[in-house]
Amino acid sequence: MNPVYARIWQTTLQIPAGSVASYGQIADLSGLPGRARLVGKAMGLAPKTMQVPWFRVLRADGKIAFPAGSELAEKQKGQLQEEGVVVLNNRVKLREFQWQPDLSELLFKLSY
DNA sequence: AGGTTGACAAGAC
DNA sequence: TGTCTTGCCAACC
Repeated sequence: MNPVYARIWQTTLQIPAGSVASYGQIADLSGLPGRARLVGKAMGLAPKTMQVPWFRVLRADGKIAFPAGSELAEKQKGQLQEEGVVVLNNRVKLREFQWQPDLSELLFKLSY
């Protein structure tokens, strides 16, 4: 598969349960600044066997990317709530739940 | 080669 | 805050 997608998936895999990240944040942490939209694409293409926590990735304002009430939005909300993330009006308070990785540790984990 | 599309982001009000 | 506009950039026509 496309190595760029593989890198995005690996970065997403580092988001701990109970935390969320934005598409742009994952792009940056993957060494792909300015490519938030590509991250969205990669989430959709992630092989299920890889267990990529796509549901922990939200828009920069904390909103779920899918239309409120849609099947995917509801599914994402459910998965987030299962791990304690509060979702109100299709949105999560980033101030409270956004992942703030230790960069050196992240670099180490992504290096193998 | 040029136009369109998107699981986006940031700024203006 | 919610809505709108503009900027972005790879992937597809």
